[in-house]
Amino acid sequence: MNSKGYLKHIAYDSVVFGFSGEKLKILIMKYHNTGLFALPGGFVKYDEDLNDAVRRGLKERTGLDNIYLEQFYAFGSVARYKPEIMETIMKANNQSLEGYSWLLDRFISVAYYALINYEDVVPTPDALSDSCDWYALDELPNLMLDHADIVAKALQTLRDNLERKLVGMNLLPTLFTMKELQKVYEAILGEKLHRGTFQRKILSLGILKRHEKQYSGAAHKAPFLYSFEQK
Amino acid sequence: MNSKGYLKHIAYDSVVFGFSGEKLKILIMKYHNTGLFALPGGFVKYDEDLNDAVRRGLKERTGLDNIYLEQFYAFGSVARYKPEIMETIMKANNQSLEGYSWLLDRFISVAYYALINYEDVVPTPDALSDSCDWYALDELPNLMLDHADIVAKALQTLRDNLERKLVGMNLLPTLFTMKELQKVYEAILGEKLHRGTFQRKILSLGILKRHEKQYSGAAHKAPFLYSFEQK
DNA sequence: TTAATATTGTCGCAAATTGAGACAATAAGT
DNA sequence: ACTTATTGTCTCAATTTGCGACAATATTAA
Repeated sequence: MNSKGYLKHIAYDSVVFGFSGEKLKILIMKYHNTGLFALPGGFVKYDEDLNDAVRRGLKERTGLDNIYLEQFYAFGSVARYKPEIMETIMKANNQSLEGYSWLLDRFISVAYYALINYEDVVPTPDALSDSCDWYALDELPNLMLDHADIVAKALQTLRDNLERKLVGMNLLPTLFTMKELQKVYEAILGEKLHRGTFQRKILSLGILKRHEKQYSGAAHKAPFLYSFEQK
Repeated sequence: MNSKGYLKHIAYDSVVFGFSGEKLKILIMKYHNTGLFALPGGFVKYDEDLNDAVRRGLKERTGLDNIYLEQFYAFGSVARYKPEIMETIMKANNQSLEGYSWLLDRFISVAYYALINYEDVVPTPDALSDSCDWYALDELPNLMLDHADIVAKALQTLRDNLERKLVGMNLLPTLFTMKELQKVYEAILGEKLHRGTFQRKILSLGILKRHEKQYSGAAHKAPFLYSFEQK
């Protein structure tokens, strides 16, 4: 334990997925005066569950409780140990290293991904960072350390879990159209899906509840709205 | 860092699967004079990759290099912090706590599963343990801490990965029959599979190489032997 | 009012995959 | 030769999937 009550050598990083403009986006932080971009992360308090630490951090960054959260890998190579980077961040913030030398030590980072409804979130920077903003997956800035690897592995895991864990609906508002859901699946998988087949498949799962139609004002048939039926 | 050069608060545990007698088995250690059973685990050196630490430990426990290894979860609840258990183990070994107080601290454990050829292994205890032996999954002793949860999650992950990662053949010798491979799949999935369907499916993957027949001396047609075709 | 247009819900059909049994072809033992 | 257990493969039905088609809207334009 150190003076701040955090476990040494252990950090977490989170890949927070949202869906907007037909694209998958993630939250990226930018540190003051450094040009460094990073995933939102944090540390684990001495008397706190690892999972709770991540939820606490996500709550601060997004304002949301009860997020869909999945742990997917612990990154533990020696190559990711670059104390000079953390030193740069601290110095750029005029932060004394006094009492914070533990931050310059080696960390193993447990990575999580979260799925949230884009509209519900107000991204919030922390004390060390300028900004916390959404970036589309294909327009990410250069990320520090191995954070690009973490994002890649998060996306891969999300794809693998797509059908198995019925993950799609966590990225949408309570009510959504079939087309919107299909766009989410396409963004995650990175490929077009056949409309008829997709609709049939999803409906056959029996997990959607159909609501009244949505009149968009556009010159065509109005689609039904659906919600995710809780078991 | 501590006097032994290990990272504080970080451990790993491994679920080492082998296949014998038509059953899945795993390696379990028993600590001297305590009646405590545990998964093989260990710690990470200060200048060592997490994955390398696990391979090092597995090499000591099984004698094998180049093991099929998969990380599946980091267990980090506060509930698993029970210093009195580690103290019991140390005392039962007349080990002084001098310089080892870090062992009584809280640990987050990164769990891995390994798949190995049962016949290739001579289970080897370490300094603190009586024995390191195979136990069938349905005949496990009571495991300490949350190790039973770790085993359950390992099995679940193995099942989920079964087709996706073509995992079955790592549990068999180089040459094996189709029936043996089917038994492995059945043991992992916990259900019977249809013989014809299984054979057709596996062969259609195009990853098996067929060799000469195996004459078992039994009163029936001899099966072909197969090996896993490396890409 | 009627026609044009874009999009939706659903259906039909062919292709592919899966589940389950059947049958001929063995290796021994009797 | 006859019996028995097991293997490799096949067939056929049932199910799932890929893909296009069609009727049913909601709105705008004529």
